[in-house]
Amino acid sequence: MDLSDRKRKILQAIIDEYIGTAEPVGSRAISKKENLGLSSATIRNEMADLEEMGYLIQPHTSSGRVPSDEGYRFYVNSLMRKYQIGMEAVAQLQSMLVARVSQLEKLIRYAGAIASSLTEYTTVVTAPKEQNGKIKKIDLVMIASRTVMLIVVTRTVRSQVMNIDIDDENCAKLAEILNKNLSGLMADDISFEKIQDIQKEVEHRLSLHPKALIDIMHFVYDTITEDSETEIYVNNARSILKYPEYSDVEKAERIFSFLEDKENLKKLVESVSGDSIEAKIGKENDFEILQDCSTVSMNYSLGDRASGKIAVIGPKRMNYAKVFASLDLISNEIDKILGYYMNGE
Amino acid sequence: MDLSDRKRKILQAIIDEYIGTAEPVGSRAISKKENLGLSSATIRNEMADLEEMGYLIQPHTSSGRVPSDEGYRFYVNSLMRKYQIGMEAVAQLQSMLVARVSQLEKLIRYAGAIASSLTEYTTVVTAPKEQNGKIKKIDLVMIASRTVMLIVVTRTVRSQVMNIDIDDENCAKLAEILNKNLSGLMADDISFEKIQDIQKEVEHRLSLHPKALIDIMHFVYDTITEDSETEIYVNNARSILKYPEYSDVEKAERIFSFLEDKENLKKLVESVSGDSIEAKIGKENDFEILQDCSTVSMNYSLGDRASGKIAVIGPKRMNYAKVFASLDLISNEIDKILGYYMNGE
DNA sequence: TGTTAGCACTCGATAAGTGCGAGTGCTAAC
DNA sequence: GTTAGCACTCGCACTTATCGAGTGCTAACA
Repeated sequence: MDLSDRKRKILQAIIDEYIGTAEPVGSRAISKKENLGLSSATIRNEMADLEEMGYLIQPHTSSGRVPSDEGYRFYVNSLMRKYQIGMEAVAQLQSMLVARVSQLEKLIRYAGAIASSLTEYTTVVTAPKEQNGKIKKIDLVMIASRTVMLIVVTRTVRSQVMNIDIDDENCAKLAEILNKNLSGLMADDISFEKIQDIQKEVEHRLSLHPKALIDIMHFVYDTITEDSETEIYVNNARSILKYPEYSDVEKAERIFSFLEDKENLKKLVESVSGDSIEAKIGKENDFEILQDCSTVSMNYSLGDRASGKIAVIGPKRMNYAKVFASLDLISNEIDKILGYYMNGE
Repeated sequence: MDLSDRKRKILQAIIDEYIGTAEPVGSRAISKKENLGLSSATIRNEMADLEEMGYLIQPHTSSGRVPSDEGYRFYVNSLMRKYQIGMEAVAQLQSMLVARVSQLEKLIRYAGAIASSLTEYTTVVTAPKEQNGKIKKIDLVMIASRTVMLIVVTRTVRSQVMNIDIDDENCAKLAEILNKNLSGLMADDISFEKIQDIQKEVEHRLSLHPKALIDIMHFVYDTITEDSETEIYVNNARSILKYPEYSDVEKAERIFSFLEDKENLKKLVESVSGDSIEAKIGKENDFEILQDCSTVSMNYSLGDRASGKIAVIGPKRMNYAKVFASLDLISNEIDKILGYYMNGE
């Protein structure tokens, strides 16, 4: 499957052109634009070869050629030139990140927003899920009669308002007991049995309605083991309407539907595994509906334990070089900035 | 501007029909469908009158009629029949609300989701902004070296991770000082000067880098006065692609653009003032881009202090009766459920 | 042997022409 | 006041014609 240098150049030129115009590329256009010193006839011959090899597709006899999934794949693997992101954009990115570094959860949202503004495609990001964080502190605060806020501090804060029949005094005692028993433990290590043990202790030391106690323990357990409810954010979904591939409203609607369903997005983003930036082109995507899109995604880490994913969704003729460069930049800048601000645990 | 009973009936029939079909309504259709016992010719005469009065518009000579903004307005004010929401939908709504009642912030998101699933239109909701909540407690928790989490508990929890040069001991003392000075106060009452006063006290009692101290105080001030960053959620935006009014992708894109800009949404939603459900039809909308949409919005309260807004955005030919009924239902159900679970402060 | 000019051919897209039918306004009869 | 009837309008869908970008192939050329 080795391609002659000339074929490579021609394929590259065709794909570059197609990425720009979204119109089938003819031989004349290539012979004129690129200075390969070849006539359109020669290019035509080469294009016929490239089509036979599976890199190009001719939508109809007598139309120009369009890259096939394999063509894009070859392009991404070996043809694509490095894209240089402008200094201003980099500077802007840096300042945005610096401004948000104190709020990890927000950082990630911004990373997604930045990615979509750099690339002009739709992005999907997941907030870094904190894996098994150590419980630093548990707090119970009465915020109204019969209303208590439970606060669990790990590296982040989870809180939940509970409507529970308890008074100030019992509330304070309970907080003390919870702290004594739970702080310092990993959230994942806390089993329902453990909670039941604590419940027994509480039962002995405090006077509470049994019902209230059970309720509280349920809340505590739920809050601690809460699945962090991996937050997912979609940015710039509307960009889909911009490219001619989706001028068909029906199609666009199906994509939007897909993007509004968090379950889909979760699956989409969870399938990213490796450390490097990865593209899935057309049929390489697992989802039927994305088969004429491409997705480019990566894992990035926020410090030692947390990690998040970011995916860019665009038409197959996306500007891969730019997207790769953008993700790379974001990942590096986040690393840099966190390396600077965080000193391990 | 009084309309004869017959004209009212005809106008109502036309609008009902148009809401259903999105196609200009002809005289024959009305004379057949409604059993008014009138021929199409008579209806035609009445329609000509209604057009002259400004309630109907004829897109082209020899096409059926379409309601004008004034027509819709009249319909909403005096013609619309009450819509009865199905029992199953009501039951479903109730169970969803019950399941979320312990988490106010989530309740609101669900209210929006429910509204859009009931009406099948796009909804915009704002989280209830807590106005001037009393500070119940302030906490500082070391979560790593040089990393402190500041937690401010009002009726909700605000937290912020600060990267600050401080040790365990100073951290605890600082928390104590902050609590002593700030808890019990209204968040809005805390001025920057007040924070500076505290800063002086801290300066005397603790040994901290002056830089770290200033940083901390900034964080504290920011976190407390944080504009609650009124969260805004958009649900079911894609429904816009469903109605023929927006089969033009360009138009749809402009709407999506609008919906992705939180600033717009804020303005949109803030303009809702009254207590009752209100419709803005076509040109009545303040935003250029919504001039061929209608919005129906309301304020709803979550208990005594918090209040949120919810707006439904749809085509002018929206099912107003259904939308009104849906919002009404949601508002009532929320009231009911909160009345049950909350017992004042 | 590789390259290129030339030419006949294909076929989608656009424009122009045509007929249909839903709907109208008006008039005259009931 | 209501309605049947009729001539008229005009958007829409459909057909047909034209155009042109692009192709494959052949033959000539370096």
